[in-house]
Amino acid sequence: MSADVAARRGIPDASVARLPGYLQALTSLAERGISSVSSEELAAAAGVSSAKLRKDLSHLGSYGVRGVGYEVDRLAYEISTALGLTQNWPVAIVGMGNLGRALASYSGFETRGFNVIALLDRDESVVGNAVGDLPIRPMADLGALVREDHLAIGVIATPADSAQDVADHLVRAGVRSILNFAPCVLDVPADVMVRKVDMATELQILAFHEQRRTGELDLAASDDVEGVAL
Amino acid sequence: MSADVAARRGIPDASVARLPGYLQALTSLAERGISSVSSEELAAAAGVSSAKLRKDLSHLGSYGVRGVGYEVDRLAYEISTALGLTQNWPVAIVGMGNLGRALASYSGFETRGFNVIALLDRDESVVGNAVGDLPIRPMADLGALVREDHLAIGVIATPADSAQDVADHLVRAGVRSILNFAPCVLDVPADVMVRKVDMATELQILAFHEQRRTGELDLAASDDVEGVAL
DNA sequence: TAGATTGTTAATCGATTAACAATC
DNA sequence: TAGATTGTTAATCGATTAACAATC
Repeated sequence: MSADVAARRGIPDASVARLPGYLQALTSLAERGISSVSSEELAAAAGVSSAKLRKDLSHLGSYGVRGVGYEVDRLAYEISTALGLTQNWPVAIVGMGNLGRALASYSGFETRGFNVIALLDRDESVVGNAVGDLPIRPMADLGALVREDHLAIGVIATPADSAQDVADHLVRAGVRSILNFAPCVLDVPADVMVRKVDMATELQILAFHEQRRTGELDLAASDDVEGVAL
Repeated sequence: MSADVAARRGIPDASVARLPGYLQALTSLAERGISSVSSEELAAAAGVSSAKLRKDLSHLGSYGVRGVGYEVDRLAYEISTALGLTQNWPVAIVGMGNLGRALASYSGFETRGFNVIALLDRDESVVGNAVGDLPIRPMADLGALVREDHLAIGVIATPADSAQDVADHLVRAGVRSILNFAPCVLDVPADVMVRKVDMATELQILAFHEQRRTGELDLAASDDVEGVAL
């Protein structure tokens, strides 16, 4: 099987999830005028081990030169291609509360392969207001966005209690990729892909480790007690 | 080894990462007045398989009743305890741009075990302004926040180019858990835990799958060609 | 050629899953 | 007791890692 076909067949999920990080590191290197990089250097810049990096890249094909390293521009191009970022994906953000407006103003989407083409809100009283250059549109516009503007990705930035309803709207309109910022599980058909970002969840994971850290002295003490009991 | 000790020793990372989701589902069940739940029902609510749920919970201890299920309040309490959420963790948010202000106004932190005690910004010209109830403070206040208010968790909501500098400030002040929203890798000492949330990365992962989906027809065609070539 | 670094192999590790004995 | 559901076991699967042959 050619590397090309291998790339399209099955890149492991864990590898796919790291490709954006490599791309980011490569972009940063390119901006600093660096044109060639070893797996060791790139891995350090991306915060992974070099073995993991080389294994991940091997799923894409063979774009390095033994004894030399990788050409920064070439590798960035190959990763972009693998991720499907040669086109700019149209994105709509639903829910124009604090978070939705912050996302609408975020420049990082535009520079990394996405084009925020529409902002929407269920609340008719905010429809018509503008956030930056874009007007807030009603949910009823979703169908036209999918048909006419090839909208493929929807971002849900509503409170949890309206997220499922918004997801239903998106799915009915034909959107099959959803990024969900609401702290809830969405029920969608099997062919719709949902990824979730939950800031409180991330903090809770940090809290678990922080607690464990500060609990170490207590733990040592209670282990002693147990030692006696046994 | 008692379940209690097992819980403190090693809960697998993958399990820890799912506990907040279970807690959320339990909270939602409790709000709807449901007091008892089976692993099958809770797993469905949290979007995982029941086998995975039971395995995860088994690392915490044995809090279910065979033939009956789990008491919602009890299990929520046990998960909260395991995650270290019996206390409210003081959090500071650094970077008062669009995202930082959105996070500062987000009520989800307060309800899920955290207390945003301070907002900071490197830019002296915005220091003194208020976001909601809290004033924006200078970076120099970090030391006092750690010492006097037991600040343990810092959230970085700055652009990528100032994130490392902010991380250095946090680490110097004694913060050892960081949630990073800036699209860059932070270089911190080994005992500092960093979790990263990158919205563009999430979209890129969605794009990969979306691209694969729309590319399926092409792929089938090229496979035919290859069949001939072989 | 000698030195360097990739791409791959094989071993290890951790996570998931299905099945079921334990037991309410 | 009979029915239901947990907690655990063992098998499987996927991801990580270290080492090194291939090769520039």
